[in-house]
Amino acid sequence: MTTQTEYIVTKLRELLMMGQFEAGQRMQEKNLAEMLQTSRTPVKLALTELANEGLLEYKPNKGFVVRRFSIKHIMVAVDVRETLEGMAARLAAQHGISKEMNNDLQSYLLQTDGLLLKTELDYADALMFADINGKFHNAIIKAADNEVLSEMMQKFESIPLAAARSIAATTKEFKSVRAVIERAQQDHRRVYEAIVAGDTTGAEDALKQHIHNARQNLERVLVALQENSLEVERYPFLRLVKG
Amino acid sequence: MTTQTEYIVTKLRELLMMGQFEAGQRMQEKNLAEMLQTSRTPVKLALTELANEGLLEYKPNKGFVVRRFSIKHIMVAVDVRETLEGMAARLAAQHGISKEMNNDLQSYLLQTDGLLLKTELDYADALMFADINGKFHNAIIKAADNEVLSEMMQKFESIPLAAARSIAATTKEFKSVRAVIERAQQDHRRVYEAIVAGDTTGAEDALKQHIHNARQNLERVLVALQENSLEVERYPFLRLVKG
DNA sequence: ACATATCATTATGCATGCAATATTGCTGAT
DNA sequence: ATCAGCAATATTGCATGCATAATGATATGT
Repeated sequence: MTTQTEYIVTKLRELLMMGQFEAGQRMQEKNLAEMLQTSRTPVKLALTELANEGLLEYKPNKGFVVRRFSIKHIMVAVDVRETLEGMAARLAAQHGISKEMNNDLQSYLLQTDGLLLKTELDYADALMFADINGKFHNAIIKAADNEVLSEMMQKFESIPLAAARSIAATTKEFKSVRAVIERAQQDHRRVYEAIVAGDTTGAEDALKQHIHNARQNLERVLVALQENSLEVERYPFLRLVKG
Repeated sequence: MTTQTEYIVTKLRELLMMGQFEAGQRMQEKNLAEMLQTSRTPVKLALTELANEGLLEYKPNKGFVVRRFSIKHIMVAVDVRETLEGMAARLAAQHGISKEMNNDLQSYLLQTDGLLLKTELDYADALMFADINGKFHNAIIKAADNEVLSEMMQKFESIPLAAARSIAATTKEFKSVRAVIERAQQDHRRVYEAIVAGDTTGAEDALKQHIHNARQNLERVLVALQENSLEVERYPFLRLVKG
């Protein structure tokens, strides 16, 4: 039996990421308590946690509101991620990786190869790749074996589209799904080889380049979204504001 | 009038950083409530915040305990800081800095010059330099103009000795205070000049080198502390564990 | 002496009520 | 009509009480 507070944090985080609440909307304790069939106490504790994670903003005596994310904020988040993951790749190449980690990374490469064997790639394939991509990146963070770095990477989980898995998910917006995945796979292979070769600079550069590529795709998608030339409904969690 | 919860967060953070609580010690709501002349409700909210900041650990139905920091944890934190501040310097050089920022940075350089004019440098001077050093680093973070980067830098404020100001404060352990400060001042000047010159790579490298130097001093201090050949009382906030 | 089981004590999780602050709606004056 | 001021309402901040889970002490059996 888990505590109510824990459950509420998880539930509200999910709802927030799904875009069930408008940007700037007030998160009132009483309303949420009724909605979740509980009292204000655990709700307030949960909101405190979510505010610390960066999903909500808090002002004393005024309460919590849903945080707004600008496109600029998302893009600079990816810039930071590029730097941190570059460092992770460098550390992984420096320390070397375990046998299990090696197997995992190879498995992700093979899974993507498998995906690319299909003659036509659809929506589901793009999402599948997004998942593999996320796992690949997480593995490298883990291989870096730096606790502070790992904790910092958590931050991206609460910024829409900033995490590896999320960015890759935008692949589905492109006609050229295959081209995007093939490019990413090339990048991954280069990163992997540099790491096993112990080539610290090569690993860092390759991973940075990979994220840089993903960043360009992401920027195209975000600009298109802002101009409403894409179906915003697919990104309900994007509580965007101008700037 | 500020809320009690805010006050308690601030107060407990201060006490924790000062080492008033042992590593691993339980932070019991009732005790703290009595100590702070309040009730358990705001105490629990405050503890939740501090746990999210990383100063405490929390387990459901068991409560909060003071987090232990290993020397390794501190050192890898500085590694991450080197990477992030290197990025900040690069961005600052890329964007260019405002007139006010330029004045501030020059002022910090001049203040350090002033310090070095003294024939003999003492304890207070080392602390003074630590303060200037902290301001210099903060200014560069600000100049980088990346909101996510700024938020991440906050993390180091809750890791003992990981922040710029804290590391510099260990300068006081050395007979050669002057040598350490002179070296740092050289580094700062190099960073400053690269930034105003718009030399992105130069700024990044110079700042990374600067933090790398500070890291070496820090490691010497930490090892000496662990071997008890230094007065641990000077670093009461160091709730260290082996590893 | 040691391990285990049982029970008493203590701590945390949560609901609720009241006080303080903020928000909303209303009234009236310009 | 607009705005200021004020009253009514709603919301947050906090204290307290009770339920439940964890801790610690005692007793019992091997």
